[in-house]
Amino acid sequence: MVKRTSFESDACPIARSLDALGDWWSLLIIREALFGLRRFGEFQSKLGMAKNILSARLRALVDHGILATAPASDGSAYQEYVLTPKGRGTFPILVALRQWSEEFDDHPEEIATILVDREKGRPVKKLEMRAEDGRLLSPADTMVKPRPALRRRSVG
Amino acid sequence: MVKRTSFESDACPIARSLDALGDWWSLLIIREALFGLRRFGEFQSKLGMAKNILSARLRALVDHGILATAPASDGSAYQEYVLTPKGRGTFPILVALRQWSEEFDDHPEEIATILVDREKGRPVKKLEMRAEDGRLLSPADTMVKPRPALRRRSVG
DNA sequence: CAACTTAGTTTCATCATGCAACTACTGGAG
DNA sequence: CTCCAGTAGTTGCATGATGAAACTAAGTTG
Repeated sequence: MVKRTSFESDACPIARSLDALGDWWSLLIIREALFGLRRFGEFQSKLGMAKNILSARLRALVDHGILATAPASDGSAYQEYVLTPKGRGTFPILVALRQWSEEFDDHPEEIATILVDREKGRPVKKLEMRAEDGRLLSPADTMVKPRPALRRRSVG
Repeated sequence: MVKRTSFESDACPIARSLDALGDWWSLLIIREALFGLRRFGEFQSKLGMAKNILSARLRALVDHGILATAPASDGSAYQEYVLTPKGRGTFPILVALRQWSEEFDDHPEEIATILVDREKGRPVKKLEMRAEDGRLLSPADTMVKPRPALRRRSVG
């Protein structure tokens, strides 16, 4: 089959994330949702994407538990799409993408916005990886280990 | 045209990142490259993807300055694909994706690996967002600001 | 140089994407 | 109640992207 090779059953957590977030529009929809958008029409006009694709993506995000449909909010009888905790949990991913672009983009002058902390208005610090005890880690300081089979439970 | 709507000229840094990293395989190729893979055949057999797609993705990643082709390394006259600094800079993105999956996946028992710090063998701490002065920030503590037009330079 | 491996490219069927047009429902004016 | 405009989606169709397998070409081994 050609079906875009779902990574759903892959054991790698990165692949599993990509299965939910990895297509063209999903992360941008989530970005707008984090920014406060909720209605179909808002997403559609802000992102300028085709409505059928938006419809399919919203449904997929709802199926993945990233968005949920809420019945109303502004009185109208229409539907809204709001982020679940799982959806809000993608924030570090978006920040990482943003910071990567800010640091490495070939045309940084074309980037229109910066992420700042609301209180001081100063740029957010770069994400950093730390050990449990707080030591700063570089990629080389880390490794991937098989998961310790969390507590026997028909784990074969 | 249907050409998958390039985000290259979008002013949003997230969209710009996705333009380079946003397709199905790119981040997985980068993950394997961070893990040490370098050769076409290694990627192909490890990821199990079609060779034409791998070929196209590698070329795109090279064009984006994420990978570079190096002439050799193990003596053979073949080519290698090695990460550039820009490519290694994607590490936080991969960590963020991994941690999101670890925290929110519906079937966490299927995740086979964990990321640990090499020295202690303990899981890496969750990425956290901090202000310049070190305050821990939640999404709500941040906002997006227009970029301050970095220092006049034919900026219109 | 014959056999095998590595690194791709080509071919072809199928799926996904994107635009435009169409349908369904809501709410308000008359 | 009906007409009209706006919102929310679905359907149809052309085209491009994807994937499996076959094919090509160069490197390497014997």
